[in-house]
Amino acid sequence: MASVRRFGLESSETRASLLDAAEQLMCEEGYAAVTSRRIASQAGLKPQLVHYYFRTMDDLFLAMLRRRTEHNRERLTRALASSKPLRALWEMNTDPQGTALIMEFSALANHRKAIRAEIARYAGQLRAMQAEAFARLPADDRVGTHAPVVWSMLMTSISRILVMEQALGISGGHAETLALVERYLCEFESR
Amino acid sequence: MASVRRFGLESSETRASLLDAAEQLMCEEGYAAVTSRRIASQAGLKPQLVHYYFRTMDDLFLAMLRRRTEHNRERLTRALASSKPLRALWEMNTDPQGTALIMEFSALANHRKAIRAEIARYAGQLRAMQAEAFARLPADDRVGTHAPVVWSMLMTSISRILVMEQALGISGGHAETLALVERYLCEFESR
DNA sequence: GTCTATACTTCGATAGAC
DNA sequence: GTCTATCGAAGTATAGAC
Repeated sequence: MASVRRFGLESSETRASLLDAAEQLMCEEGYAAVTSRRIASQAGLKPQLVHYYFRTMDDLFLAMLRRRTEHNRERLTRALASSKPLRALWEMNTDPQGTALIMEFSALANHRKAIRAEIARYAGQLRAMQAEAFARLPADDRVGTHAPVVWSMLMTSISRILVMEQALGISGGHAETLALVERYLCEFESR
Repeated sequence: MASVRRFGLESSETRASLLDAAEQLMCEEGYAAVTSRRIASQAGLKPQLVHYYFRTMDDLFLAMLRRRTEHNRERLTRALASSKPLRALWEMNTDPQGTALIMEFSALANHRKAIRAEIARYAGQLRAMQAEAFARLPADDRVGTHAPVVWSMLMTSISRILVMEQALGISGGHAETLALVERYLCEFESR
């Protein structure tokens, strides 16, 4: 016999507030803190509602990831359309909350296959979009030293590690590295 | 009344095998899989032994981290003393297992303060040692473009993200970035 | 759409026998 | 040094009343 269990709609505000609570928990305490009980408590609701809106915890994590991805894609599109796309890109990449979430999802992906696939898809798209931004720069001697996708990879690597280390209380070499990035940003987008 | 609970010695082989099991679990399934029951099962022992050798799970995680740190410090010292320190450094930094562990510990540090402090201490030492390696290079035009600690930061960032993305099934831009690193390694340590 | 009630599992941790 | 036995807490998930 098929299950008669019911589920809530994607448009529900309660559903959105559960996702908000889950995101905050993940950000502040890591993915292990994202449990049905804690999400509900954070949102001021009953734990069972989590299972009403999301069949399993895997479904919940996927919904979180998809919502964030969509949000970030739009933000990236706006950044790339701005007058200083590289600067906007850098600021987006150094957002502490966004980075924390990506790191948590990456760790989560180690033992949740569905998450892994979704992250890979998302990261691939982001890298391509970022590379586009570098490809559109006027090709002077400096930009031309590396392929656009390499610049994208460099920016992602540096920003991720900087933010991640900052959260851990590590700061050695940060000021010098930030100065380097600043120099390149100015060179590439001198107005 | 004081507790009469007893604890095992650091020199025990059983203790070491528990740490081995914990490390493997953390590597393959993430920190959330590192529970007393799963560690014991992995090591073919009883869960209670975990609590006999480690008072709390925090103590266990700290012991894991300290053992790894010690091991890595020795490995780094050997690498820096070799004929091609930068190449050895790069190979050490791109070790998938080592990187996976660092990432898991970093995620774990989000909600375990003791881990956070220990990681920060360790990372600071590593960065300083690595910077030393760059500082000892003959100061030609290329090396001199950045401070030693910046080179260290760059190498760490690129290697971490490369390995991490590889584990997630992301590969865009990797070949090109690896080629770039290879070029620099050759220039800095010709033949 | 939200609640109560509940089944089942796994967790960390401790006491005490052998 | 390792075992059996056991606690209370927390986890996921489901059924059914309101």
